[in-house]
Amino acid sequence: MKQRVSALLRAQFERDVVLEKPKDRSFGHYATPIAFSLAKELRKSPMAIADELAAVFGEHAMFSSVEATKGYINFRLSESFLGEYADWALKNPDEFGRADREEKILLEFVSANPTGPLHIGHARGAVYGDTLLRLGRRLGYDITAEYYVNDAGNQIDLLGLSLQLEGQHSVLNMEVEWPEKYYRGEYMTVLAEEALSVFGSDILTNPDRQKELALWAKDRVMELIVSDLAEANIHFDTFVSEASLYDDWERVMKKLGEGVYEAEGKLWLRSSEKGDEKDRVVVREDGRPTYLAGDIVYHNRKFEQGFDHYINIWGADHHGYIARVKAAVDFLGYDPDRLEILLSQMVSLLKDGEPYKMSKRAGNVILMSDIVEEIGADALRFIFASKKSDTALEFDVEVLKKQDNSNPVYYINYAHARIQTILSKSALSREQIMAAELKDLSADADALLFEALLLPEVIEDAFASRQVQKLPDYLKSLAARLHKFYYDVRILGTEEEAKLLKLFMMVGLSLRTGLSLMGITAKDRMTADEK
RNA sequence: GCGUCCGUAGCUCAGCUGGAUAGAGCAUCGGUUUCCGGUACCGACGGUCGGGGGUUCGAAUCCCUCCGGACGUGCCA
Repeated sequence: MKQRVSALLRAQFERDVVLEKPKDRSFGHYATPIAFSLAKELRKSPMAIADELAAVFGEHAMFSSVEATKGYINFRLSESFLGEYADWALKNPDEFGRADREEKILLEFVSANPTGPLHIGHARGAVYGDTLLRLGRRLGYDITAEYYVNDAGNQIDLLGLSLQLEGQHSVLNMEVEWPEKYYRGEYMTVLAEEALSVFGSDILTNPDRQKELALWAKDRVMELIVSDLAEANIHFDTFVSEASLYDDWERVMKKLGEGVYEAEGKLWLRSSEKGDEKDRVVVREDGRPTYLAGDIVYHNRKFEQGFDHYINIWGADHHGYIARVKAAVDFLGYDPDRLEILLSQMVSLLKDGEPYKMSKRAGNVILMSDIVEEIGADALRFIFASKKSDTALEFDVEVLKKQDNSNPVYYINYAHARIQTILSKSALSREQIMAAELKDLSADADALLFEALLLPEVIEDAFASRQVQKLPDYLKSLAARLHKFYYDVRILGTEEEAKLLKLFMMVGLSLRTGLSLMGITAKDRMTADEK
């Protein structure tokens, strides 16, 4: 809708026009303050300009009125326009909010190390990425979801060592000396027992078999991670192994050309020339490549696959890494602007209003699977998608367990369930309802219809700005409008029954579609909490 | 020190391509239909938009500066 109006104004004024939704809906559906910016060049008062411009649109079919008020031009869409749009959406629910973008995008997210199950911090990036993925696909983008598996380096060695020690300690009841850093947690005990039954006790005690154990363990951990993600309705198309990339290093290094140089017996990336603070080591004195080398090969691989655009979602603690990766992409001969790096900020947890500190050392890590078990995947997804990804998030586990207004998932589901219930209680058939015309609506009904039809522009906006929280915000406000309308207006048994039920079907469609884009299935009925 | 992000109601946060009276949920207090599910709705209370300066017809929004906070500043990943 907004695009239609916007395009019309652009054609009329031959310039881009700021179009906004008035805070006070009694003004109309859309408004523009363009008269203020024209005032100076035309040397007339904004009011006079607005009056003249509004008159131009007086008879347009899309609008029922176009009025100038205090310098603003307010547009009210006609009922026939809104009604026809809703009619089309209800008949083509899968097309509603869809677009036909053709860009191919590679979206990399989560990419947590395969050394342990996902914790609450990973969950945020996972939800953010998956929501962006769903929004983008709805808009027609061809998006591949990729997980980069860091299955090389010290951490894998440490995984093997930790698992042997864990096995010796808790499975074989041996005395062990714990190093300063090692992986621990319930999953390690489980893995140690499993390793014992698969390989026998030698694998837990023989230092020469640490590597073998580590390689087996990281595959098992990846299975854990994949299942954690699946529980939250998140699925990846491709997994790329870091270890498998180093074979390609020689070739990619040559491709970097002048981008690398040798000094002090090491190989350096000339990243300071491309905006990084300093040059970075890519191969150490002993010939072992650094993590950055792996990332360079990985990004070269991405670009050689010929996507139009690349999006990486990283934890905010990696932001210092952006400049060097972009520098490498540049040296490889690709446009670094095609690589977009989004940061997902830290999550802090409250329990009963008190900060809950999570530390690996103390072994009280909050796992993603714990939260899913406690509050459900829907609530987890909703709350993590509800906040701008680039600001720190604080949330209270207890609040999410409540089933009232303070829990937005219940609030929205309840709105959807109310719609389904009233539809099933009505004596009217679906055909009778669809045959009704959405006209002569009250101001509140008109506002509700307009709000329901906003979903497509919310999807566009949320994806384009990478601010997925705009979708849950919209769903909350649509649900609120529905609840209020439901409370105020009697529907069943009135002369307006068919018309209002059609309006409700439209609201239901938007709620359902919006929730599905968040990986949440709308509920048709609410069930009381089991005690 | 430098870099990135952030500072809006008691709490958690929207709003930030500059535009009409700064919004919501929670919390607190009060209220609601001969009712289609009260898991809802309405109202009250509550704000120097961190401080100061600047640009503008107009600033929570843009610029400068100061204060406060988070994160980063490995040849770990």
